[in-house]
Amino acid sequence: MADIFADFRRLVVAALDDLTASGALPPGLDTARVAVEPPRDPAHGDLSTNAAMVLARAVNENPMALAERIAAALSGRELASGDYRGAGFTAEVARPGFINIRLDAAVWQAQLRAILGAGLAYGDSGIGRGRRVNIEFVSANPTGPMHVGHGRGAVVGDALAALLVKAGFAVQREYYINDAGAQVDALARSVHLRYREALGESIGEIPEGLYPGEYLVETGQALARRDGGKWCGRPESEWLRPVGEFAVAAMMDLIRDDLSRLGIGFDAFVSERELVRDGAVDRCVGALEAAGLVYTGVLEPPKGKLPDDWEPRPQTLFRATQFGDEVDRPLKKSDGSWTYFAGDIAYHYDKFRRGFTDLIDVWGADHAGYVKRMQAAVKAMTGGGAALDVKLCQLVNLFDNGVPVRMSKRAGNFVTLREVVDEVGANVFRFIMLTRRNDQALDFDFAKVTEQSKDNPVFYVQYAHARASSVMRHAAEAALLGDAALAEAALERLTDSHELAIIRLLAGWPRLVESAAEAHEPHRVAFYLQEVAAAFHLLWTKGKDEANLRFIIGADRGLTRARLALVRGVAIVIAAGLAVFGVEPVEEM
RNA sequence: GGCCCCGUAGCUCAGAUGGAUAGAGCACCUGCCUUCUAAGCAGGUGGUCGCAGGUUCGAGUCCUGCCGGGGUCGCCA
Repeated sequence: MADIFADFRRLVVAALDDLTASGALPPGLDTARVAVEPPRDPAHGDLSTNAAMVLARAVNENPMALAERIAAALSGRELASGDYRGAGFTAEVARPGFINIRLDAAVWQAQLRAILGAGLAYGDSGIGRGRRVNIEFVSANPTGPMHVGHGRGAVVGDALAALLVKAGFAVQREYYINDAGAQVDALARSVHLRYREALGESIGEIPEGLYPGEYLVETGQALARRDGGKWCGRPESEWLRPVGEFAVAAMMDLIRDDLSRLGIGFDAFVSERELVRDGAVDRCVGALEAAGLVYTGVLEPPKGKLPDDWEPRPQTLFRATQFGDEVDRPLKKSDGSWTYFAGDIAYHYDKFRRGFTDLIDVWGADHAGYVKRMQAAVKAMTGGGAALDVKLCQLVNLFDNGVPVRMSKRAGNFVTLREVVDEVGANVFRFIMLTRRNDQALDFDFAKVTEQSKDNPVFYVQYAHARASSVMRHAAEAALLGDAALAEAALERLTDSHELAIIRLLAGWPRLVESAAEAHEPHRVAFYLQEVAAAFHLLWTKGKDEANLRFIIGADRGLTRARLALVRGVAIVIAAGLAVFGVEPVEEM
């Protein structure tokens, strides 16, 4: 697939190889750091390479002089990008050693042809080489409906997964169900209360430590429908487990439903309880023990303010400090059961056993302190064979027209994800969640995200797509103009600087996909789409002032077709970007 | 106190793994609707990139130390 930056970089490397072959450069130069990028200032040209500056030291030559030699070696070479073949570029050296390239319009026109030819697949990349990536996200505790913070993690994880797929990775989306801890017992007791309530008992206040939320009323009723009075007046030991399992299943249904409203699905749900039951945790800790990484010891008290009930006691510990963590971490609770951490080690090892060496976890920022120990555990269990990247999602602050929406989880009146999505729509929610870096707190204002103004990035981008669609509707011959036909248009007639500027921007999409995928940063797509939208709105308004810049020129069918090709190019790239976000482009607004 | 994240225009934020004169939107001025959606566009005002050192051809970006904000800190998940 055409990527002008990658294509030109090949040309630079070929020129360097030639210089080496002819003895003009020493053998064995490392060209890994040679980059071809758009210069920040367009006045410097279309492309720019740092080759001379990066190699100057190894060659022991002044960067400017080296740049001159490389530039000379470049000139006259044939560039191949899309269906373009030729020497349509000029190279020029600038201090302190940049080589700036200007491309003929024909090169850009070929990029547009490539976009039309590829359609939504434009930007698909092979850099992933089919490597298997496992991305675990959401993993919300199965104790209630999802809240907005979970929604952010869900969208970030899903978009990152889609981005990695686009970049050529084989991605598995996973959800880890934390169904083994004490919280499940609390859930079971809560549901049992609601169950008795459903059978006509008066239950009064929900005791401290149980889940008070109204959503469990229905779960209690469902249990009553299924099992009748079976669990009434029986000791807790008899019903705790079965009711817990019923409740977890019900909560997972709730969560899956919340997720489906966002258009998010998973390839696998992995249960902590089943890992424990299968003995995976025992095997895992056993392996650590065999490696001498488990011992019984007493931890130093934490620095600063001590918890009230702190007292030294011996624990089963994992030597996390050997792998970069600050302290060794406990694997067992005092009742002999595994800690959450022990289960999580087994789970991550299980991912590795299933063939994943690239692991990504998306967590809430409150788990920041957990990152190092998990990475340490992955390192220990896989002998460095797998890498774990953790994306921490900061808080979402809800506002309504500038007024903070107060939430209290304890009082059970927190705003659920479902309420928000029902109010603003999945498309808006998803896009807005990706307009900030994941580690930056995000303000979400109900009024602003649905506002129709430039202030609102979703609207701004969608409006550009709608305008492009509108042009196509207005084109008398639009019905005859599929993308394949438009690719055959006389694109050499696209010569206006604004038109070429848009193609330049569109041609940067493959490069953006690759860099965002490698950095695991889907939000970059949102900012890129805003740039594309801005360039298109600009040209649109130009056409208001100067009739000869309008897309549809009644008297000139050839020019009209060329411009429609450009408009389609814009629509394709916006749609391809939105597809990564799981957002549907709108045709009309 | 330890660790993690953040600190960029009055406000909200980008900044492509170290590139050239640091960019958008909002706000504030000034223009642009008989014409493909003015729900938009153009121009202007606005910066010691928290502070101080260091690394090198070159630092908002990497390293060290401070300052400020947030999060977190042994059997919660």
